[in-house]
Amino acid sequence: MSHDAYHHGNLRSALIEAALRLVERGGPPSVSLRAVARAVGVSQAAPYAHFRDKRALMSAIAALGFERLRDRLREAERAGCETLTELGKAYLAFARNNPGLYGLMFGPETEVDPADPALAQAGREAFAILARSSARPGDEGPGDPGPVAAWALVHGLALLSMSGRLPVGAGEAPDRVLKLLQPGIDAHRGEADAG
Amino acid sequence: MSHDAYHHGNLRSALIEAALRLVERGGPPSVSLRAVARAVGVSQAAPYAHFRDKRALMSAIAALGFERLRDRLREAERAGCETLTELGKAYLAFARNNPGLYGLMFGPETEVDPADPALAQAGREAFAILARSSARPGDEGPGDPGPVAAWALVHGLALLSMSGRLPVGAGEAPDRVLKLLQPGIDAHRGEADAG
DNA sequence: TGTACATCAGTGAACGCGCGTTCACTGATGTAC
DNA sequence: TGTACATCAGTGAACGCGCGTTCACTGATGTAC
Repeated sequence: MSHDAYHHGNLRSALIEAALRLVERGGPPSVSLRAVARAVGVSQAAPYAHFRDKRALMSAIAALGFERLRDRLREAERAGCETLTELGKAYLAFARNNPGLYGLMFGPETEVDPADPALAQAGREAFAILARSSARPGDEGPGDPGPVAAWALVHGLALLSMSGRLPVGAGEAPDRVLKLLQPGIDAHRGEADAG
Repeated sequence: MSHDAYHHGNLRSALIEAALRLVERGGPPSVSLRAVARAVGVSQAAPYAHFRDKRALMSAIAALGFERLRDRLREAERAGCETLTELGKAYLAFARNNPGLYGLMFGPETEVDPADPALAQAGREAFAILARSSARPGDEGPGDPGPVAAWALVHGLALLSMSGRLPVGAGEAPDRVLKLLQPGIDAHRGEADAG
């Protein structure tokens, strides 16, 4: 501690870290400004010096979540992953490792401000990487169903496997599902090459 | 009204209907026992004559949701739908028409009691119909990735399209995605026929 | 080097709120005689 | 047909809770002179 107890010095990031910890065990409902302040050991009014209101804090940690997801996908790419099956594994791993945060990232808009610039941008970047794995070379516009299929599939898998509702010996199921659908995606990409 | 105001006569179903209405506009967070009682015009303690606690009410309406979903899928089947693409459309229509309820049905277990028998059974029945459209004839055990893929895909599509996060001229996108992946499912089923 | 002062990040008490749940109660109903 | 009584579905007041947010404040810091 280079500072006295009174002036924290880095309260903003301390609050974000505490919020991340809270959202991870207990999901979005267990994050309250008061609980976050308590976790940092600061008065309940202190967060208002750094965040306009609760949604601003929530948006900040959701944005951080998208940045982390994007980074994981980039790392996977750099490690040679190209297909949806391969990138999807990295995506699913992120969701499995951060279920609470993932729930916030895709939760209802009452919890998070979709207009938050950092949040919007990080989300777009993460999507773009996944999209590349399934877009047709010729038609990469936003109307291409390939990328949407990729995200939807992997998103649904993530949520179902996390919620424990998959009626399966759950561990490997998502990976097998990804492999199963890869041919459909490939055929889709092939159309452009052929046409 | 065949009864006096004091004895409601059918309070249980009235509460369920009110809860359904509340969950539909506003999602699970906007359902509170007090709000439900208020909507029915009854005292805040009245629901406890019919439901052990809040989760019991929530479980009841979630179960009702799964029964409705199951019925829609059955109707689709009766109307000749067989493929995942076709059944998936009915599934997506249900999710789109009942976003709040759908959110509760697949929400965290803090809101709903997964041990509730009606809830568990209705859920299983709905899944079974969808599963049929993608299971391999030879391997219909719970480990078959086909049915899981079907549910996950359609579930992810439903949530993404509902949350408005699909970066698409959203309307037809989900249907196109379904069509796109059909070949993968078909190939999967074919394996058993061939082997 | 020492002092006055502006700045800013915190405090802690208080506001009003809606919630789930419990409790002693009461009004209406149906049944036994 | 009339009356006593058990039953049961409701009432309404109260409990304790945690929440988001505001407010006047205060302690520490850094800068100007």
